[in-house]
Amino acid sequence: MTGLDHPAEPDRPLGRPRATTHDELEAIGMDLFGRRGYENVSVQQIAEAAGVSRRTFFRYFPTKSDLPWGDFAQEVDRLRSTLALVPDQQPLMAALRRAVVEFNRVPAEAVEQHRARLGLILSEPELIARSLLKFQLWREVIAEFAGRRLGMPGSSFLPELIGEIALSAAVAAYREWIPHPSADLPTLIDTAFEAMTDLEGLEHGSAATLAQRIALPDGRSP
Amino acid sequence: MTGLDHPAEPDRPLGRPRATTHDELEAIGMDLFGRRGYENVSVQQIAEAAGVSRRTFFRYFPTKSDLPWGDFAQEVDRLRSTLALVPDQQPLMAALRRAVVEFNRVPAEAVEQHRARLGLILSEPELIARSLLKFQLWREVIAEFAGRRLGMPGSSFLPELIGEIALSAAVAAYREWIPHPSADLPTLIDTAFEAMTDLEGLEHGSAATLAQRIALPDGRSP
DNA sequence: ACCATAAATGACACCCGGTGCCAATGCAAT
DNA sequence: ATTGCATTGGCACCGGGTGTCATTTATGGT
Repeated sequence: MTGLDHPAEPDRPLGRPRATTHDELEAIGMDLFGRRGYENVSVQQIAEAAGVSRRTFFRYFPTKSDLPWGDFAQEVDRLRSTLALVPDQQPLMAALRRAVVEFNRVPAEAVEQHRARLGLILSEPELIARSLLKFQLWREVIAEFAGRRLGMPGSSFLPELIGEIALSAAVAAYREWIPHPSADLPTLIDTAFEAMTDLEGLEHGSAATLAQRIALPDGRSP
Repeated sequence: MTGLDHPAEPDRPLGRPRATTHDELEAIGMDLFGRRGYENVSVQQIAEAAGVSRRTFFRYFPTKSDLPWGDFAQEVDRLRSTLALVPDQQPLMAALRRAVVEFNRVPAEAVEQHRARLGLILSEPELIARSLLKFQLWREVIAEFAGRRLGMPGSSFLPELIGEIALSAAVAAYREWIPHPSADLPTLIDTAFEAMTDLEGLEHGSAATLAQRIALPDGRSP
């Protein structure tokens, strides 16, 4: 007995090696969706293209509609950590605004991929449907934060409402972004939050100036 | 030749009479869902209980998950008509608030049924998913109204954002209502809109007073 | 009475997403 | 070689949803 008898698996844990990966299936699937449309691609076809059985596909993804979401739970964790680090003196909505804006800033080389995902998710009915389930996690994180700040459970009315509203801002920005690729997503989200803070004052005039702001490509004011 | 030769079908248009109705299937289905849970009831079983074939069920409802929604398109039309009658001098958000509050006022005898629907829709994952598709119509109506008011297409950023936000308020209220049957739904919605108008000022103190307001059963202030 | 017409139903075959089950596979440690 | 183990593949099965076609049940005209 050496004391260090089992060498704590270097890279290969044990058993039969995997025939594919989460990422590979995702890449193949997204490619096929882009080419032929979501509904016209069956799980069978994705599996075949990956050289794997249909049954195996479902061991990597719970459903077909989970494919475009990547590891969304992990993304949500990122949001949670960001919010955990917000200093207490920062006002609630300002903090949320900053956090959500930053959460949606993706590295330049990943922008196209991100747009493809969002475009699919927001256009295909089955994926639109699925999105509400996915965003539920997201909302809970926001509500949890708001609850801490307001001194009440994250599940109570106001925190939940704030979660809904923050998600609204983000989704409205996503929808605007898809047909306007030249726009800057974080800026769109920031604008959405800004508009929300002055809903009462919204009439012909003020709306026009705001609308003009977001029309600037890239969003950096001159 | 009488000039009035074909008598414009009194009640029976022609052909084989229907074996069931939209409403009957809905009633039977909702009953079964309530008894055994949504997932544990197959379309087959609903059809059998209605004395009709499975194929026929799908001639009355496009999908199983449409069943709890009744004739939602018609409800949305009601909202549209309400908004069309709003006087122009009424501020945008105030008008929306009133319209959405009134839209959600149901006659006392229908409250329980309405609660059952909403409870199902907000708790069963498949129905949660479906809800986004359904509410899309709802949002479009709001966005269309906002667009008219702001002098821009209903499909532009701000109107869409306003649609999202109004829906958020309503949904947050629905979710609060389900576990608190004694609350008054229109009042909850009104409160949600009110809270949204002062998001910036939301901190410990103000939130507590608001939270207290909605805790009053029935919502009529003393 | 008889026949055309028309609308709705029912039966059947089929596709796809998703799941439970179990035997086969491929690698590592002994 | 043998054992242990995770993963895979195959298969049967369920439920939702659709396309197709013959059948049913009425009405209206002759």
